[in-house]
Amino acid sequence: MKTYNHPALSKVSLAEVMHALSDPCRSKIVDTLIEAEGRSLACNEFELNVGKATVSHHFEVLRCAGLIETKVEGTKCLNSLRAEEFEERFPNFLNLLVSESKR
Amino acid sequence: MKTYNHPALSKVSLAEVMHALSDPCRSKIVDTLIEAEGRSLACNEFELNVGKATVSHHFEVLRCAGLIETKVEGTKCLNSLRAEEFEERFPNFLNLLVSESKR
DNA sequence: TCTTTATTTCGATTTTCATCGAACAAAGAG
DNA sequence: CTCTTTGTTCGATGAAAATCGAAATAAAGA
Repeated sequence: MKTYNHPALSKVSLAEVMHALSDPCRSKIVDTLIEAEGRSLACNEFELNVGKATVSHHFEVLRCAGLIETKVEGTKCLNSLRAEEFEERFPNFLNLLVSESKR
Repeated sequence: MKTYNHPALSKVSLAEVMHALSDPCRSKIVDTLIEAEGRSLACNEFELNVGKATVSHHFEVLRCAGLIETKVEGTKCLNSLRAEEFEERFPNFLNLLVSESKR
């Protein structure tokens, strides 16, 4: 079974996070997870108009940036925001995303 | 005389800002300006190991992202942070940069 | 006016990155 | 065991972005 790498937030740089979120697909993934309010979503539950190889790639970038956590559940994998940890490492960052998504 | 375009912060998206700051040269420029505490610096006062054409390009990206302001003074041009406006548009964002620069 | 200084613009090159299709892997259903 | 579902990996492709050198611009000072 595939295991994912989830870096400690202390190892993640702000630059990495910025890069991760400067792509429209990836910021949409994060926005969707914020709206999901803690619930986990499978990779195919996001409305991204790109192929599955690309989707897989974007999830990897977000994982490496410490933004999301992925768990395997049967044939699918469930993604959730690392909200509390992320907030501790980068205070108020997620709030900026929330504010931005409603304009 | 060259005139620069400084967009209203309301026209700037968070994605633009993230992209601007995900480059190491550009984040160094901003860090240097933060340390300068309001003072303006000429383009050649930043220790970037790239050619001057590239430097010019990076300043343009930062201007378009609403992060800096450029004024012509004689033969040089002086750059400063648009700190207050930026803080109003993206609260606490600059603090994240400050925290990140001291780790 | 000529020279120096500081930066921009242009065109070309290189690097990085998003994207895709095809092949592969793992788990569940029948 | 076979088929389906879900996602990953690989290799290739194209687009975007960083970089550079050279030429252009513009102001200041000799």
